[in-house]
Amino acid sequence: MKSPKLSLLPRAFYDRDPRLVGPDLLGKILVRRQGRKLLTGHIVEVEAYLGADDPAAHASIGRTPRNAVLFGPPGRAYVYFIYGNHYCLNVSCLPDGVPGGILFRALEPIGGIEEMFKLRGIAEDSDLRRLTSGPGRLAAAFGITRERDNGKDLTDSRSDVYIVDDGTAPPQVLITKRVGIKKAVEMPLRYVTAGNRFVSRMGP
DNA sequence: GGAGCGATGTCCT
DNA sequence: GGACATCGCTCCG
Repeated sequence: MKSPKLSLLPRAFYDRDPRLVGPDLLGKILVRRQGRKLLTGHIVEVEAYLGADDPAAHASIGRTPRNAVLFGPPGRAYVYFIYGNHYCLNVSCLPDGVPGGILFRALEPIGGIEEMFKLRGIAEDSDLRRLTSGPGRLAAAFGITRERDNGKDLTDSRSDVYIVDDGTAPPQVLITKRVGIKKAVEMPLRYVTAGNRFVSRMGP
């Protein structure tokens, strides 16, 4: 087997409408440097969040201290704490001053799986699908917190969190309604790798 | 295997 | 004071 050629996704990749960035992120690899370990996973499910026209988006209320990263330059990590329990990872899109982002909802684990189980605090013989399927779960498995990671540049491999392309063919993309929200529930802004077993839940 | 629900911090009104 | 881009547990079928 040939070793795949990895390339860092450049800032221009994220300097676009989230509705274009979202589907293009499927199949790319989220990388986390955790001590000497490298944690990696294929992105298999994301959701787009827009600006003023998207009532479900954090950015819809305008710029606040919490959501400032969404209004900043593209390619930065926006991490927020939700329901008193969980962190969620997003990446900012569109140019500086224009809000928008992508929420990472599920990964297919590739490397560093033992370490992910440790960070999640679950037994290593648990179902692999429980490891990184869901935004709170994948953030925990990758050790992502607001304090540590909010605002980090995901286009810089000197960061300890970044995203690469391994050159494999883009997957077939399924578009559905977003899940877990109460506003703008009809907007088709969820992008899923068709047929992948690691998505947080099937169909719309 | 799915509906119901409590836990629990942070931010905005 | 209430909303919240969640998770895991219980209970029921």
